[in-house]
Amino acid sequence: MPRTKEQNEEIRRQTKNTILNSALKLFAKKGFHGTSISDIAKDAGISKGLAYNYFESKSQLVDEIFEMGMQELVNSMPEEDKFDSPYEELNLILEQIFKLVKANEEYWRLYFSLYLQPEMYDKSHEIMGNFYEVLIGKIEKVFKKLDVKSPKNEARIFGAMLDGMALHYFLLGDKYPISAVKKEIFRKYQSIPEK
Amino acid sequence: MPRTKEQNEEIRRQTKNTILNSALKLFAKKGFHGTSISDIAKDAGISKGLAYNYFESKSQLVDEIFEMGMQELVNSMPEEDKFDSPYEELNLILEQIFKLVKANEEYWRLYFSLYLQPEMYDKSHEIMGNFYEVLIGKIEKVFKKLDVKSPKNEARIFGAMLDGMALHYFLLGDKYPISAVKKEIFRKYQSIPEK
Amino acid sequence: MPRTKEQNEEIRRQTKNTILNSALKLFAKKGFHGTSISDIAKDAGISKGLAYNYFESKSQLVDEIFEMGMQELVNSMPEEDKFDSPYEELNLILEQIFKLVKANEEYWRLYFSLYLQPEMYDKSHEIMGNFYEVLIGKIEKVFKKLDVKSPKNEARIFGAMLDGMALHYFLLGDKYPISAVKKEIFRKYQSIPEK
Amino acid sequence: MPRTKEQNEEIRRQTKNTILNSALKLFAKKGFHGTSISDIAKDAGISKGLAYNYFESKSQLVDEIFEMGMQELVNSMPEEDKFDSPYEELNLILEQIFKLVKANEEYWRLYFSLYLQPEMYDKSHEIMGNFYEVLIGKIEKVFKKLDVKSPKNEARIFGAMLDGMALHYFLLGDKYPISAVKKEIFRKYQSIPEK
DNA sequence: TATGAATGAGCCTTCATTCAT
DNA sequence: GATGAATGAAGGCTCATTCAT
Repeated sequence: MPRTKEQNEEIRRQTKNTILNSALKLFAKKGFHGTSISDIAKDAGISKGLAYNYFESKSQLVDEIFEMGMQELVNSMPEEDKFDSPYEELNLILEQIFKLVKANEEYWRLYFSLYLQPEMYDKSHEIMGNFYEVLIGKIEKVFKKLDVKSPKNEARIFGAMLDGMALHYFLLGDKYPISAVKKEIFRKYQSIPEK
Repeated sequence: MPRTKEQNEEIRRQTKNTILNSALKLFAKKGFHGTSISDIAKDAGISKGLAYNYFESKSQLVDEIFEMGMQELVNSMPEEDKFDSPYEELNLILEQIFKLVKANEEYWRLYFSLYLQPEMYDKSHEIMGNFYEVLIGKIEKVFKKLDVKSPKNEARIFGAMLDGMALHYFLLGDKYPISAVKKEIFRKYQSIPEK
Repeated sequence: MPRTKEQNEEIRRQTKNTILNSALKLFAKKGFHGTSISDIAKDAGISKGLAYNYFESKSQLVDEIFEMGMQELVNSMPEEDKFDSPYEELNLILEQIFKLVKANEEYWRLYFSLYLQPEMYDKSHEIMGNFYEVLIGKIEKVFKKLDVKSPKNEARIFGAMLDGMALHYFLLGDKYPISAVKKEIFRKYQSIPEK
Repeated sequence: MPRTKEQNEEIRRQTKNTILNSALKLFAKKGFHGTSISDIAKDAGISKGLAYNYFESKSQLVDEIFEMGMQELVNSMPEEDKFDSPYEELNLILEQIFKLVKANEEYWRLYFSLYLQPEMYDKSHEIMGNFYEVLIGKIEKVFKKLDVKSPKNEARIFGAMLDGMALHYFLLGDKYPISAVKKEIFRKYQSIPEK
């Protein structure tokens, strides 16, 4: 008797996940071009051929890894409308992002690096475009509550500041005084940036 | 009649430069891994073998490209002590950076992307470390003149904001409203950020 | 209630046929090496595994396809001894062959191509050997009735001419003026070629 | 000092020829799909990579092999206008073709087989198209001298007969009585086929 | 100094075939 | 009888690097 559809789906779900995780880990550690499908298969404990049963190509693999990461980031964003004040909300967003980046340093580094590669040009514009708007939208809402003059642009600047910090952190490693900068930002946004 | 020592050195200097420029151009357009030594040699109008006479390896080539780029950036920074007011100086720094990035978009994208790749990890920390300190130092001086409370951290934040914007611009392409954001920043830093 | 032996056999017969037809269709369209077992299974609406329940290997599959095709050709030959004149019979054979090839162009192309591949060398000699003799025998009989001098050789030449035309048609496609050539042959064999 | 242009060209010419010959030999013996670039390189005594310095792809290799073969065939055709009679010329053409095919049996088998494969469809139509016209043209001229009624079509039939014989010979191997058939044809075309 | 033929390791990908269910 | 997940060998191709000239 063949396996039931459900059994197969479960198997596929699990195997796919194993592959995805191995790929993410290795890409992050050795870079996209530094990681071969062979490496991934070995790490995932499967045969090279099987990887292609789950992903059409190495490039599609990386695409799915991206979607996964983006999704995770969106999911980790704090729910709105359950804060005492917009300040608190802004602080939480900040805190959240810092935590997320700290916890998955290599992955963020990977994400940044991958989407800056010329061969990804078009794809990155498309994927990041949507994603960026969602995140900026969230921050914009907070600034609106704070009655800031140009909330959207203010949100963009805020976002740039955060990503810039992450970037510097990646580029400088432990030399970067991330805690000090973080504290400074908290202080800076304690009072409304501009009325 | 053999060439004089000086002639030989001049030839070497020129050839090396030709190679560096071809490499930079191609890396920027097709990515580091998307560009072969063959491509570079062809573009530079020399033989593959000769390239190895000037650079030990592809990886050393990329290193030298970096130094070149960083140097250029430092050189383009405005001279201090010739401004009427610190505001003006800050504006000029801003303007300068925007201009630089706009003019060499692909190269910056390349620089960012390369230094985020894991294989560059150690090297990037080292090179970027020095460079970062120089730039932040410049900005810090301005903030000091403005009598800002924590000028170094403020400078770090300012720098993060700029690089964050560049990053977003690279990731989003023309979807990113860079002019609007720029204007907002100018306005924001027209008055002292914090006393 | 389990199936009866007869039902099972009927199912097997049908499934096998489905597979054979899918294989034939795909081989003809994409070539033997261009068609995977996966392709065939998908087209036949069965699983890859099941195909191996019916055919030991891809190569055995192709063997059976051949036998099928050869059989079909033999079956389509006109019955002897019901013609008014040998001329009429020869014409009918000609007509029959032209029709057959035209109607199954891709298959003939496949047959020719497959049996010319070195890996088929021995097998093709064996299978085609018998088949050739049957066909030539038929034609020979007609030539005998026509009282031709060397009827067997004449039949061989006649057969070569037909297959040569088919070959040229396959190699040249619509550039080949098949109708004109056909007409010429009809005319040529209207009178006894040689007495 | 680098090699002179002439030296390089000579090297390339020789190496290319070595590869071409190894490829032809192996393709003929084991088929196109049965022969790997590795096989060819090993046989030619070079590295796998070098083969790609000379041929863009396996498929381009086979193309060049074809052109080579076709050229050879055309070159081997007897010069016109130096025969006492058209009969003699026709005989020589016949003789020539028989000799050529006999001498390079495997190659002709390869040629036929390759150009019947669906993946070659378009290319074969194009290449064979020109080639066919040249050959048929030659034969047509002879038939014209013989004052045959429809010389072009008669030439097509003659050509079909020849290729059909070759085909049968390939399909049947030594079972095919090629000498007998040949003799018959000679006899058949001793007198003008049709006035 | 300069050339480009040559190497060889390694990569992505395909696919016939097996086997647990 | 039937399924499709899994295997593993093999193949086409690329490219940094070397070296004879």
